[in-house]
Amino acid sequence: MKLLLSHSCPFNLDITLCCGQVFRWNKIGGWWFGVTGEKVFKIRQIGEELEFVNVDEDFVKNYFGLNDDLPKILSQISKDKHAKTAAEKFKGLRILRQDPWECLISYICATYKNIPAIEKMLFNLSRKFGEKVAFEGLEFYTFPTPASLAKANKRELQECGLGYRAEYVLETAKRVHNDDFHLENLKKLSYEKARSELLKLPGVGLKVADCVSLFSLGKLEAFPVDVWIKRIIVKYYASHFESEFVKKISLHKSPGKSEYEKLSLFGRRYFGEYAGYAQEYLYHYERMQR
DNA sequence: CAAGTGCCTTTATC
DNA sequence: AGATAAAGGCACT
Repeated sequence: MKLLLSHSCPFNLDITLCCGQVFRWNKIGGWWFGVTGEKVFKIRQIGEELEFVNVDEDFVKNYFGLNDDLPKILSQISKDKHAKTAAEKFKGLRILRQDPWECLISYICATYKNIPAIEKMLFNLSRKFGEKVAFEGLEFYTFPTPASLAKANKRELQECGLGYRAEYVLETAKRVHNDDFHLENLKKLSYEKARSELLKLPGVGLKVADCVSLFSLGKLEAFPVDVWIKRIIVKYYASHFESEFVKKISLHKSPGKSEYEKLSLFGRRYFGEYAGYAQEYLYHYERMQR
């Protein structure tokens, strides 16, 4: 199946999958292979043309955020030269609509880890607790279901490289599996409400809740603040805060709870309803500066 | 190459 | 309330 992207629908598949919002895609021979739910599909982009196999158009449009009005979003978040440069340089980066369950576990695992390590953990988890699926002669694994992780034991999870995160993953899996936590329902709630629900789960703090809200629930105003975003604010946006506050957050690598709220709220107020897009463009921009 | 630092933080404990 | 420490282990320099 093919989809021709129009001028009003800029999209860059490579940047979207490489910017660190998702961890289980593989590029093999020019095609990106991904697993969602039970099935494997592949997709590639050649110029304005998006070609995909084993998946329908509606899924692709939704998953890759192609229904977002990106030209409008980019003009709204280009509030200053830094955001504008990032928006121009990485135009086509889109916020995905990941599966909330996979996204939740991914970001619980992601705390205090670097991206290659996160990818490895999630691969180990999927290999051990997911289902093997063959596609075009290659082997893939589905992401473990809440049920399969809920009945895992802590040691098995630790063997996947989760360390102290094993307990959080296990307890969260139990909550979701026992049906006293309805992840899909969070999509219907406001950002604030969805986030406060997520915060009830073990291993989910402000940062993880914001990432899940942004990358899987479509809450585009969520503004996750990690060490990179904190650095960016100190570097480029310090004038928006009292100098005492900037001095304070510069001292530590990651912000405390009240500092996090202040930084995140700044992002939402300053960039507006698409603050999450601004966050991801700035994050990627700063990381590419190395 | 070994050792040190950093990592898309959260939680428990003062 | 607010600061501080502890918690895997891997990847990069």
